[in-house]
Amino acid sequence: MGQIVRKPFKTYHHGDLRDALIQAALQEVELGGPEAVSIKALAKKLGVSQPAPYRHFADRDALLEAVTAEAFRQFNDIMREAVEQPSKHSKLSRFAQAALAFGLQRHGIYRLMFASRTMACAPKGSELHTAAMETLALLVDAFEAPAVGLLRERQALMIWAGLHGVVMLAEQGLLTGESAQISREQLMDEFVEQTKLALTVALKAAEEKA
Amino acid sequence: MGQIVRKPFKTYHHGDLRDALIQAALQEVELGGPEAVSIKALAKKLGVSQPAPYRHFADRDALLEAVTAEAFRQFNDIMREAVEQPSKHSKLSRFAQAALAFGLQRHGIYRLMFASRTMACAPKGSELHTAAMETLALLVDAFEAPAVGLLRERQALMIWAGLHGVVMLAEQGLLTGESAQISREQLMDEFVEQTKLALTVALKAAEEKA
DNA sequence: GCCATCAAGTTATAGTATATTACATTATCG
DNA sequence: CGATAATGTAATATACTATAACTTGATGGC
Repeated sequence: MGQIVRKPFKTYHHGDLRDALIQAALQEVELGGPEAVSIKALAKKLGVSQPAPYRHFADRDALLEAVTAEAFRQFNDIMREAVEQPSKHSKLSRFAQAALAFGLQRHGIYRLMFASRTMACAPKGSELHTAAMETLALLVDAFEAPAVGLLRERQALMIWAGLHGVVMLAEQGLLTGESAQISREQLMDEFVEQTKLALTVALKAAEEKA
Repeated sequence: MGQIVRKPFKTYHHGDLRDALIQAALQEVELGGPEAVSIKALAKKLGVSQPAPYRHFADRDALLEAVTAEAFRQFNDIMREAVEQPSKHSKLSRFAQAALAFGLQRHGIYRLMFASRTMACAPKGSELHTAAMETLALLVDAFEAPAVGLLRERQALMIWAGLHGVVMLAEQGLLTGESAQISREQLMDEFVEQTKLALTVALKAAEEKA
């Protein structure tokens, strides 16, 4: 498994080293986070010489960039699916739970996408930043509330932040209160509910003013 | 500046290398995050040989652990001060704003404390984990609401997570909605307000049941 | 069909980091 | 005041990134 289609007998050219590198790196990130990616180790794993990867990526950062792009593709697909799949829960709740699950189970990749230098360095119009904004757009869409534009976006940012905080703090072992009996999923759901509530209240206030 | 009290003429012994390392590392972390700490570079900066630091710290991680402990000491002091200082804003809001400011201005250090392998590896009873739980306790205390124990703690965890999410996403450039006109500070404050509101509602519901 | 060219490999090597080992120096205390 | 522990040094092993110079083989123009 893994390793891609590849001629059975060793040929001078690998055939699809670029993609193989991305896939292998993705695997490493999943296990050990962005730091775990080593060009040298990947080359060895794929049976090529150490400098070979540099034919396809300028440096380690460039590889991580490509890996991040692939990660976002997968993540956004999963989120889209989660939102669309029918369920008794609200779209917003489904989005939040799916993202939470991804963030906890595939935490290495989550970190690459939302807490890495790779992303921090991605400028505003870049592929990566755009991919992240696409995720955010999905979240905004998941709000099943009257189209209130700015107000809705603002609440979406709150969910966005809260979600991220829950994932990261949980993984750091910092989400355990004294009496600690609330699960991450519960916390996330209450979070969603309280944000919806705030939106409702804000809407009512806006109406009364009008 | 920097460099610690040190005998003017080079002596064989540095005098206070351990502390000097922590301070210098803290400075590096502030500028470039945890990754920016290099034992070699620190040794050079402090004018000692490369292996000298290993007399005081088993490895790089051990140094970072000590640096993190120092960072928490500073951070918790700042939070305590923020909560106690009189102001027209609520304690909770003051806590949130002070933490947000710290997280943005001294982001390298913030990351060390809340988004590093160092912390992720700190076991539950460790000095570091305890320090973080002390921060959380300060946050719980900042809730100026009827003592409702569990419910209050739960809401505190929400603020805790939201705060973290705002800081981290902001630094990653991922907190800019389409129309993007809300500042981090505003977002954080609304966040605090909506959490308070949720607590009030939950309290009323609990009362009615009784 | 052949050969020029170029993409994609190779070996060799420089540079930088962590960390260990064996040795040197100084501080301290019985 | 001398033994010993604490704290420094020099030398070195190992691992990783990255570059340079060379080799292989696939491909397209003629």
